[in-house]
Amino acid sequence: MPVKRRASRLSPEKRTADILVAARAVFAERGYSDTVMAEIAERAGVVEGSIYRYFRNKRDLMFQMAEAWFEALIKTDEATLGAIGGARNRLRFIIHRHLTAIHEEPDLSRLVFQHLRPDPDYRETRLFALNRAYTARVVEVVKAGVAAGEIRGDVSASLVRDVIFGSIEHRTWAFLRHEGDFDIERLSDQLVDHVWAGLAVPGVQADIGAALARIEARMAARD
Amino acid sequence: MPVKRRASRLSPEKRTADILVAARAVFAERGYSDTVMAEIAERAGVVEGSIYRYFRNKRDLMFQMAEAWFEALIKTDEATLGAIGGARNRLRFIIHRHLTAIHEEPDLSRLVFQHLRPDPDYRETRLFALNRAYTARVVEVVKAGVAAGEIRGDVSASLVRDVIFGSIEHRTWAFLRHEGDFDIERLSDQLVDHVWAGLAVPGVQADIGAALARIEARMAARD
Amino acid sequence: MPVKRRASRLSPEKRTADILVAARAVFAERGYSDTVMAEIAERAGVVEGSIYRYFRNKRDLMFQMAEAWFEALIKTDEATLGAIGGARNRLRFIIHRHLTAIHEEPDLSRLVFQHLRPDPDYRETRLFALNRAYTARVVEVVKAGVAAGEIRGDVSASLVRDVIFGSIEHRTWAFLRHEGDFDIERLSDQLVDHVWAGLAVPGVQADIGAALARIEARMAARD
Amino acid sequence: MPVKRRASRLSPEKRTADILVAARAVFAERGYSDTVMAEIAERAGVVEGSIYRYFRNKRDLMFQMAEAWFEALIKTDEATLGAIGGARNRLRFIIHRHLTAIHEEPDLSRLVFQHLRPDPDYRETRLFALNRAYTARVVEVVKAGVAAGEIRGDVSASLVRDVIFGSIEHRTWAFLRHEGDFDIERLSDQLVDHVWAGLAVPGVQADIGAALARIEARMAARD
DNA sequence: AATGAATGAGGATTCATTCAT
DNA sequence: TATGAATGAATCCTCATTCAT
Repeated sequence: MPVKRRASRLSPEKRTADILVAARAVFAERGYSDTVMAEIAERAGVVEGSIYRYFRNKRDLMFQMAEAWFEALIKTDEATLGAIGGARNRLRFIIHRHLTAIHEEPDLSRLVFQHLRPDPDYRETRLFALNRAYTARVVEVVKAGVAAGEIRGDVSASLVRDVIFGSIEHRTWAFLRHEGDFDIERLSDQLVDHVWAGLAVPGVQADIGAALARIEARMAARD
Repeated sequence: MPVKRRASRLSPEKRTADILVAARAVFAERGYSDTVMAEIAERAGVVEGSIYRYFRNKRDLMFQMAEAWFEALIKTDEATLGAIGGARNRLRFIIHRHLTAIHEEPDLSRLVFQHLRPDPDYRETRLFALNRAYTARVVEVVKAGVAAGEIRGDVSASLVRDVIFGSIEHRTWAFLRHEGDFDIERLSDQLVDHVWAGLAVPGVQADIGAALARIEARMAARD
Repeated sequence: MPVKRRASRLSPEKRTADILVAARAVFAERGYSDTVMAEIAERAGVVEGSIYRYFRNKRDLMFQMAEAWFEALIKTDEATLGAIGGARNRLRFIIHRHLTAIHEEPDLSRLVFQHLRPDPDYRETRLFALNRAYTARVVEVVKAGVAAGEIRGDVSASLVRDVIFGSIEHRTWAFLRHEGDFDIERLSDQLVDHVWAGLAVPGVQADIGAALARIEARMAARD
Repeated sequence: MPVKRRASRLSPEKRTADILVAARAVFAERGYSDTVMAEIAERAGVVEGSIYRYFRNKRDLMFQMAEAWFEALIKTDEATLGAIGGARNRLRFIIHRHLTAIHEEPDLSRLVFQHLRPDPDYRETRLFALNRAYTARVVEVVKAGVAAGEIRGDVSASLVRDVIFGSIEHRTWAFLRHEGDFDIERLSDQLVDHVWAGLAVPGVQADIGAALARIEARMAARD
């Protein structure tokens, strides 16, 4: 008579967490297509069927895994960012933080870029919301900088956001393909220098520039 | 009794081209994973097996298709770019060209971003070489601009390249997911403005000049 | 509207056995290359995919099937062989047993000779181990016969093994190709007669022979 | 305008020979199933279609190749065998010759054992006829030996044939799987000793005669 | 006689997901 | 709630052979 091994009954939370941990490891190692549910189950110490009690399907599991990762990533940032003064410093912190995340988890980062973000329903996911909050910090910093007179008033904050995150991604693709490495500090400096050059109020000319900007704004409003 | 139709013997060039055209359509419609070789074959008017005379496998077909597309994309640019004077105008042309390509072929663009570029062997492909040449034009323009005194000497040309292409990608991801649209002209202007702000030799003249140019453009638009 | 029939959940043992039975029939009928997994699945009353839960692949299935067959073949022999006295009788039993097996399962026999034994990894398989034990019985009998003074002492037991099994195979190839038949009893007698002629102690001349053998050994030692 | 390369028009004999040479190499390297007609064509310097002008199909090509090999193998033997006196010496020559062939062309040998001989139509092939003649020499030698009083009269010549070739095959299977090696001389001696033991006319004369013959051979070797 | 493009059937294997126990 | 056997569709790729040029 075969011995029935009944898995110890864990709390759903613990079970979910175990699966997420296993999923994270496997997805990172293999990418989406080459990840097999059976391997996740094995590593999590459950059977395949059990995964489907907690996650709708493979895609859902990947999303929840990425969300959990991302959430942990963001958690500590708020406090830190609050403690930093000056738009430039704050931008550098955000850039540095993002570069660090990519550097530490290149495979998960690539997974997000390659399989999560292009998903047709990405916009409906929690990951999208999380990421939106994540990148919105740039927008907030820029707007605060404008208000504080540190940054030119005619700057599009959302464009700055796209410039920052887009540049970083483009710059790090080779690394994400496991080709070479990059220097977080150096790249942070380069990027913030470059971005700031396009943002900073150019000194005494600021007045003339501001006046012209106002004229332009009025004309735009008439269109 | 089915009629045995033996396909007319075409030149390899013609046959290859037919397959590439079919492949382009199907890959664009379905993406990589959901593309079935049988459908490509059918649309190309050949049997599945025939595709494998010309292309090693599905992945190879996708790469060659993308290369053909990209090559055609670039071909006309050289002459045009040569006819444009001034670093700013040239950058705008490159940005505008890239935005246009994405706008016209969003599905192929996404395919490249999602499946070609992340490929571990991407660096060994011809597509990589083509893309390198494509993006290198920014580097050249920046260097020439520096030499001509239009652009600050302490600018990293390769960073400018990554800023431009990265920003565009980040900005257009929603569109690539078929969410909304973007205005090529407006985005070109925004981007070139922003980038140029970080490149231009500082000075009151430059800023005022740019602002006046914009005002003039607006007024012209009203007429 | 087709009825969705979900196969009853059987014990792995039963399911494995079912598949092995089906595989044995199909492999015997069609040979290796012409055997289609789909047919095995159908006869076993499962879906193709289910086979792969129990067997790594087609080759593995063939090996396990052959092993199961061979194991059953051997099982009853030990007791019988133990009950037979005299080297000659024991050799006849082994020969007779082998001829019977070939006669009863010519197709499986050919499968083993043609596809299992030539396999580069044959030596690592369980079938090899089983077969080794199977043929080793000749070696044991010969050695026991030598010890008992029934068989000449200068006989290579492993050579006798190869002579017996090799002769049988060579003799039965036509039958395995479905050409004609052979008489188990007659062939057993012929073979055992012939083999025994080469093994038996030739009586009184043994002394002279032994003396000459010693001379030769001495001379050989000098070379 | 593409250059039309028309293969130099060779004589059919030369063309056939080229293909056979190429086929021999490829079949030996890859075995039957893994041999691709395209590779044979390439090595022979022809296109695939041309092979089918000279050979009905892949199987036919393999058979003709094996026949050509075998024919060349046998050619020189007749004269040599005719020059050897004594049944024992003649048997040793045949055994030695067969072992040498296997040793020199293990892959072709395995091909014959694995794919040619088990063929249902083997009996209708020329290879069968050639092989029959090849092995029939043992029968002839045995019969002549009986007539000359060297060999017992109650021996089945065809059984001796099967014993010899079967033993050799069984003994060399490991080598054919590329496991280890064997010593042609030693194995020849062992086999002929063993076989002869079962054939020789019993009696003190025979044993003494044989022993003396061996002693003489050894002594001759020292000179 | 040579070419080599085209054929086209063939078939093993994978794996996310379901559901009876 | 957990199990894990069963599903079964899905598909890429191979390659001997043919035949129009």
